[in-house]
This record gives sequence, structure tokens and C-alpha cells, in this order.
Amino acid sequence: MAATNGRTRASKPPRGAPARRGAPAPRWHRRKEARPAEIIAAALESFTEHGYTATKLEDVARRAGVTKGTMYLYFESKEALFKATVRETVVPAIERGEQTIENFRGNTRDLLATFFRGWWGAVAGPGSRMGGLPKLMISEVANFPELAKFYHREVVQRGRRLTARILERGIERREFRGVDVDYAVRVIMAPLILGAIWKHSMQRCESGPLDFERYIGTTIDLALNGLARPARKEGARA
Amino acid sequence: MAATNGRTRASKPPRGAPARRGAPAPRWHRRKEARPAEIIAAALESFTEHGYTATKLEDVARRAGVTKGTMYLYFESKEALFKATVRETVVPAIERGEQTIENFRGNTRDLLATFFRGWWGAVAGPGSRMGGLPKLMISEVANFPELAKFYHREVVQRGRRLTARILERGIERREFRGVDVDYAVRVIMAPLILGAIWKHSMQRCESGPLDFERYIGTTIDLALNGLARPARKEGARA
Amino acid sequence: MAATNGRTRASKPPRGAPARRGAPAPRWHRRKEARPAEIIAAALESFTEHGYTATKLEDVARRAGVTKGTMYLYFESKEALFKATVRETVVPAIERGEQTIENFRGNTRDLLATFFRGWWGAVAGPGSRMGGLPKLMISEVANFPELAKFYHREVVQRGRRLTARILERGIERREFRGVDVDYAVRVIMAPLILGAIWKHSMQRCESGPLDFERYIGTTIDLALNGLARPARKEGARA
Amino acid sequence: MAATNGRTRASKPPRGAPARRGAPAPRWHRRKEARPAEIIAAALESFTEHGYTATKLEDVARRAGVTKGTMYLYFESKEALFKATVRETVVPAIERGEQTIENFRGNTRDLLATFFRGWWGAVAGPGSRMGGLPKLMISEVANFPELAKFYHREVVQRGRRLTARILERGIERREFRGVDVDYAVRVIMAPLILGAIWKHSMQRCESGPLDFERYIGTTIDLALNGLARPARKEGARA
DNA sequence: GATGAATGAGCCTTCATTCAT
DNA sequence: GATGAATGAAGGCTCATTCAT
Repeated sequence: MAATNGRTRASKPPRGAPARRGAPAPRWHRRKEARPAEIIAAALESFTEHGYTATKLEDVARRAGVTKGTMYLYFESKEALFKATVRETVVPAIERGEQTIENFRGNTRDLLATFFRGWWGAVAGPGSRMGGLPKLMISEVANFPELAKFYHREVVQRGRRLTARILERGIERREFRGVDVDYAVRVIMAPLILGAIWKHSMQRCESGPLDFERYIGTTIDLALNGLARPARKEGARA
Repeated sequence: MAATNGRTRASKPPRGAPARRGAPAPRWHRRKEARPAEIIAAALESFTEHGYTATKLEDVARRAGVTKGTMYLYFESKEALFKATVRETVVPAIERGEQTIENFRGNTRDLLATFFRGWWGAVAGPGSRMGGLPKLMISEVANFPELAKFYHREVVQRGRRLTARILERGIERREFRGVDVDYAVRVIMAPLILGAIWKHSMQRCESGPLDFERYIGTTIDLALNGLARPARKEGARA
Repeated sequence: MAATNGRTRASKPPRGAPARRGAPAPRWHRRKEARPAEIIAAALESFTEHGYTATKLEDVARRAGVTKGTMYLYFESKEALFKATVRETVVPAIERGEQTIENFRGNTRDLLATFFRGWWGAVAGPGSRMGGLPKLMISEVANFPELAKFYHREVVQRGRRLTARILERGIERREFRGVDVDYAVRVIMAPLILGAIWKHSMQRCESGPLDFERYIGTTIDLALNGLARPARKEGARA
Repeated sequence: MAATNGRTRASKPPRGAPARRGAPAPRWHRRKEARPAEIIAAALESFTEHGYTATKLEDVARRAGVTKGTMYLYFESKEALFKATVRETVVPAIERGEQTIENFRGNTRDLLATFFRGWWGAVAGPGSRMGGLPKLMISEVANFPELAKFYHREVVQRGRRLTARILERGIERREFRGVDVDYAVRVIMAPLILGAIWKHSMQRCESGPLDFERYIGTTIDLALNGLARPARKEGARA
């Protein structure tokens, strides 16, 4: 009870080594501007690594270099932080993605290759901000239906539409053979998406690191060959 | 999870009313042996749907038609249940998988198609026991490193080896062109694996259901074309 | 993280003196029936003493002889417990209260005295269940508006109506002089209510205990005299 | 969103723009002295409304037009603020109270009426500073025993002594009949005290506002009649 | 003097686990 | 074997308090 418990408080042990001369290393700094981004970065890592429920706010805080309480200055709740993490990470990524293609000149094979490499770089490249998202979303759809819907609309569908446009362009220009575009899109993108997921999960069980160049190279190679028109002489191939 | 859980509660078993007197009620006896499997089935669903941490033992119990306490008669802990769930689900699947190929006669294109269809049926087919595993494992690698290692060794690597053998067979027999087998295996299998993952996650955000036949058909079509040897006359594309 | 944290659990210290021979005093008993009432009794004390916010659920639990977790088997939340405490305590009291008067025969002075004594006994008597309520409600109206409304309707207004009926009876029968009944009711009941409040608050600052008999005696004496009709001869002070 | 929250902020003081050069801006200087009183006024409202524990310092600060940090320039802690609030509010009230009576000339009935009206005005009148105190103290006695003792000594006992003196004067002068003064004091004052408490609590559940004049009128009427000497002719009813 | 970002102890609540029945 | 009441450690969140600016 307030008035009753002498509130010992014990004058806080000076904890950090006072050490050196004079400068006692301030316990914290004011970083109002930078905080949210730092916290989101830390949160993305933790959520990706452990999943939503298994992530402890205190761990995120530690990673971000703050304490539990500080988190609540910037995010209303764990759930709010989660949603912000997804949205903030996704939005810039989408925008970058769509510009790659807009005004591409050249043949469609090169366009596809360029697009895939661009995407792969964004998702699996070093320092990629958003690489962990696909894994994260896949793990938490059931728990965050609305957020999942948002992700599906803003990322999945937009990604598919882009790829579909490329396939259609290739088919129109007779660079690619005719295929079931809707499903081909899913199939052709699968290695990219699974690659990103893998990097943030099973990859750690692999004996060696993944050779990103070889992976994207093989992906493009197989895709382009898979879409290539049959040689004239062959005729058949029914 | 969050504010979402509908808790369907599934019409509480009529507990009392044990069928007249004297009736031998044989179903009761069979239970003792069936229990572990029933619990594991329930657990697989829950774990797949919500993830490890967000799964409540009591919910699993309810789904399995038992009470919390009973779970501990069969599994030492939540963690033990999780591991058993993964192992029990995976092992039979692997074994079935490997036999498909052993003594296949015929051309490699058909072998690949058969293998893929078999796998797809096992993973995404109706009533598939193990479909949720890939998603589950991917979500929990960081939390269960040893289990992940087990899964990687017993499922991932074995799957890759099988597929690699098929590619090699095709290349040797000059049905397929030469490719970077190690990576081609990853790329070619990606649609299958991601498909299974998707079915248990993002799929619920899609407007319509996935057409399984179209999906596997397109996958095989693109894979076979991707691996096909270039037509002689073409020469180009070196 | 689940699989990672060795879960030390430290084999639980045997805490309670194992003492005597053999019987290790079970750590808890099944009391499903009795629990809610026990908890509510403990809660009423704590809430009355410290107020809602300052009451720690763990303290209530200790008083009730259970642990924190157990509280949640019976009450959904602290707030739910609070509301249940008020309602459960109030309802029986109301019912008892109203029967006192229904079929009273005799003069109204005696009726008033009987009613007041009955009430006072219920509220301030030894072993009174509900004595703390008035203080509690008064302290928490602002924080629990709906509950307050309930209390006002079920206790305050009903109490006033009863008393009003007595005054009216007395006036009709010319035992009491004419007064502003609505307000006289409030005034005449004040010593009873404040007495109950006092008993659970300021009383502890008083040097000696309150003489309940003297208090209720004086209250009735002053009320009856206050309501008495002026003697005829006096004329004055009409 | 945490970082987003409405924060009404009450027209942010124009901090910069210090009124031309040279302009003396006297309002700013007056503040320093006024602050403690402003804070105490705000605190009294909050404490009265929500109770000690449920009162958030930040809310008090906002009400007082300052920020959290500033509170600590004037009060050592929440507890210190609470105690100051009670003491500062109470002391002037007491002093005013006692002077009313000192040199009253006239009959005791009028004295009592005057005293009651004075008190009631101070406690329940419009703009009354101290009206919320009784409720507040009653709610927090258990949590602040020493403060309660102070209040009991300085307010309760002094109030009783004043009233007792009036009763004794009336009895001596044969204006009042003989009564158990110690307890009559408690009973006769109850409507005043409970009225003040009520105004700051249950009153908000009432359908209409309290008619202060009617309430104090009825209180005085009943008190005076309760204390009135029986008419001579009656004889009986000793 | 004033501010408000940052802190961390404390409390409510959940849920894996135990164990008397 | 089965049950479910009871437990208690752990984690989300709040808010009194501090202190660099």
C-alpha cells in the first residue's frame, strides 16, 4: 500500500561501471525521431525469427537498445507493433518493385531476368529490409487475418500482376510459348518466394551458405527455358 | 490469437448415456491404442494453424476429445508432443515417397511427372495428413533447432536426393539438358513446397480455391520444358 | 524460447513444513462449490479496505486461501470480480430488507424503530456481510458508472422508497407531522449510512469503539422527535 | 497508435514570441507562486473523482496545465502531493469554520442553523474548494493511516467539538432537551457530511440535481425538532 | 525553471504442468 | 486410466519517477 510501504528504492546502484574519468555514460539518449524505425527493425528480426507469440517485447526492446517501457511510447501494443512492422516494411518495398518494369525497353527474356534479379536482390540480398516478411506472414496468417489480407492485396497480388504482365508481353511478342498465365505466374515465382522464406528459416540447417547468384541464375534459366517456344522443326510436342 | 478465435467447441460429446446396460461398448477399449494418434492429429492441426507457442494444449485436448490432464498420460510435455507430431507425421510420408521411384521403368519425363504428382497428392491432396508440416517447420526452426535438423535431414535432404537422382537419370539418358543439378533441384521443387505451405496459410486470403490439377500440371509442364534439351536445328542459345 | 531454455524448474522446494509423521499436508483441496463465496468474501474485505485499484488480486487470493491463478477459474477479470462482489453482496441484503416491513402491525413509531434497527444490524452488526458496500460504492462510482447505477437503483432507491412509505404512513395516521418527505428521507437515513461508512473507514482513527446501541438509539430518538407533531397547546412554530 | 494519440495539448503556450522586446509579460512571473496552488486544485479534483491509486499524475499535470516533470519541482512524490492536497485544503476551512461561532449572540436554534448553513455552504456550495475531501479521506484511510489521523484530529474532532458546544449551550439554556451529546453530535451532523460525500459520488446517479436549500432546510428542521423540548402539557414520554 | 523521453518495478492475466480424486 | 481444480512462472502493459536537454 502506498503510504505504508516505506518505498525503500535503495538509491539505485550505479550499475554501469563509472570507470574512466568523469564521463559516466548517460543511461539513455533522446532519439525521438530515430526510435520507431529502430524498433521496427528489431521487431522484424525477432518476429521473423521466433514468430509473433514467441517474441518477447523485452527482447525486441533490448535489440533496439531501449527498455520495455519505451516501446509503449511508440507503439500502443504488441499487436500494433506487429502490424506497423509489416506495413512499414512492405510499403516501400512494393513501390520500389513496380518501378523496375514500367519503362523497360528490350526483349521480354531480359525483362524477366531483370525483374527477377531485382526482386531477388530486394528480398534476399545483403541488408535487405524485407526479406523476412514472407516467412513472417505465412506463419501468422491465421492469427492476423486482416493484416494477412492487406499483405495479400498489396504484395502478393501486385507481384503476381507484374509477373503476369511480363508473361503476357512475352507471349504477345511470340518470345514465349502460350501458357496458363494465371498458374504459370505462381509456379515461376515460387523459387523466389520460397528462397526468401528459406533464407530466414531452414537455411540455418544447411551445411553451407546458399550461393545467391547460382540460385537466381538457375531460377531464371529454368524459367526462360520453361517458357521458350518449341523449336520449329520439332512441330509436335503435344 | 488476438481477437480472432471463434472457438467452435464442436458439440460436446454426450458423455453420459453409455448405451443401456450390458452393451459391450467396444469403442471405449479401442481408444487406448488410438489416443496418441488422435492427439497427434489434433496437435498437427493446431500447430499448423496457430504455430507452436500460440497453440494451447487445452485446445488440442478438446479437439482430440480428451482433457488437459490426459495429454500428459501420453506426452511428457508440450514440447514432446510437438516433436512427436512432427516425427510421426513425417516418417511414414518419407517412406511412401521413396518407394515411388525405386523401381520405375520408363522415360525420365514420366518418372518426374509421376514423382511430382505423387508428392503433390501426399502433401496437398484431400485428407493429406502431412500437408501442414512444411509451414510448421519453417515457422519454428529458430525455436526448435534440433527438431529442425531432424526434419532437414529426414525430409528435405532425402527429398532433394530423390529429385537429384531423377535429374541425373534424365541427363545421363540425354532426355534432359545439362543443368546445375544441386540448384535445379531446389528450384524445380519450389512450387511443390510453396504450394503446400500456401495451402495452409495465405490460401485463405485468395478469392477462389486453388485448382490442384492445374497447379501441378503447370508445375510439371514448366519443369519439363525447362529441362528439355534444345532442338538441334536451333543451335543458338549457347 | 521453448525448446531452448533448459526449463530448470528446480524441483519445487517442499515449502510447507512436512512436519509430523507421514501426512504431507496436501498443497490444495478441491473446493469447487465453496470457492466463489470465499473469494467474494475476501474480495469484499480488500476492496472495502483499499479501494478497487489499490487492491491486489494476489492479496485477495491469499486471504481466500488460494493463489492468483485460481481466481481466474472463477472470475474472468479483476473487474468481473469486483462487480460480482457488489452484486452478490447486495442482492441478498435487499431481499432481507424489504420483508421486515411488509406486514408490520402497530404504530409507525415502532415501525420506524424496527426498520432502522434491522437495517443497522444488517449493515453494522457483527458478522455483517454487506457493511463495507456503501463505502466501497461511494469510492468507486466514478470508476464504475454502470455498477454504480445498478447499486443506486437496487439499493439506494429501494431503501428510500421503503423509508418514504414509513414516513407517509406516519403522516397519514397523524403520528408524524407533515414534512418534505423526499428530502426528509435522505436526512433521516443519513446517520445509518454514514455510520456504516464510518465503521469501515474513519472508525479506526477513533480512540474507542463505537457503541452501536447508543448510536442507533440516538438516531431513532432524534428521528422520532424530529418527526413528532407539535404539542397542541404550544400553537407557535406552525 | 501510441505515437499518434490525440494529445489535446490545450493550446500549447506560445513559448517563443515573448511579446515584442521589453514588454514585461507579467503573467509569466506570477506563475511561479501560483503553481503549487494550481496543482493542488487539480489534484484535489482528480483524487476526489478517482481515488488515490487510480489518479494518474500525468492527468493531474494536464489539468494543472503543466507537464509531468514539473510536478516534481513542487512535490516530492505522488504521496507528498496527496498529503499536501489534504492539508492545504483542510486547514483554511477549519479556521473559517471555528470563527462562525465564537461570538455568536442570539438563541441557540439560530446558532445551530447558522452554523449548519455556513458549513454546508463551505462544503457543498458552488465553487467549494473542500467539498471532495470527506469522500476522499473516507476512501483512503486504510492506505494513509497517518494522514487520516491528522484529518480526524483536525477536522472530525474539531467539528464535533464545535457542534457539541452548541448542543450544550442549547441544553444549558433550556432551548434543547437533554440528549446524549456525544452521540447526538454524530447523528445530527451525519446529513451534512453524507451530503458532501454524496455530492461527489452517488449524486451522478441521481435523476435530477440536489436542491441544496431544501436539503439543508430539511436537515435543520429535523435537527431542531429532534432537539426540541417536549411541550409541557404532554408530560409523558420521558 | 520546464520539458518529456526513458526507465523499471509492479500488477493483471495466461497457460503449461501437477496431482488429489 | 481420466479428470479438472489448483498452481506459479512468465510476459504484456502501466505509470511514478528520473534526468538530459
